[in-house]
Amino acid sequence: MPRFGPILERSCYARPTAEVARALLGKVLVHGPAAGIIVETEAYPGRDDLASHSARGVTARTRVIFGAPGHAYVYLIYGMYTCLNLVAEPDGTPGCVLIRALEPVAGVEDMRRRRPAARRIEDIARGPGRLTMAMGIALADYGADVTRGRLVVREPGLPQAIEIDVTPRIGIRVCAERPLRFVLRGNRFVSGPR
DNA sequence: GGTAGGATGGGCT
DNA sequence: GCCCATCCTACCC
Repeated sequence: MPRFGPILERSCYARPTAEVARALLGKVLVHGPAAGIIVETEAYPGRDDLASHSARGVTARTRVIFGAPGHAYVYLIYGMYTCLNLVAEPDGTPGCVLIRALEPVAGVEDMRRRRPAARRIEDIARGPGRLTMAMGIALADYGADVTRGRLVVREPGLPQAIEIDVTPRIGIRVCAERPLRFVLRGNRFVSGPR
């Protein structure tokens, strides 16, 4: 069973959203027995970005994005799927990072059971909806503190050299050109252009 | 290899 | 009433 490093502290999240999105690459998302290396993220800085859910202010849904960093913003998309974001920026400033793809590293058999449509291991958590299915993350995880408890982000077991490529974000219409998507260079578990 | 179309429901104008 | 930070299947090279 692989071992991982310490949990990322809250201060790691209390920084500009794009910096957090970069910093999360190569870290390990853990939910109970399931774990995967984060290989693709997108920044949704709440201010001056109309693509961000927080752009139009605090609502019941976006409340957590304006709160303390290091919490989970989970939302329903297309009536069927959920996406996982991690809240960035200091308390009171909106901003979150969409986790778009994982390289599975633990609990892979459970993931396969939750992802019957995935024929190859690369497809298990390649995409924001697919990774929440694989990890068993649901709307009930809205607001969860990812610096403690069942859903956390950890340092990798061994430090590794990281090369990052930057592209526009996937699947959005407004602000479509902004370079706010970050991927581990050449990684085969990434969901889109590399 | 590629893509068109449908599923499906909350959020907001 | 329209819009999605998506995914899967069927079908076509």
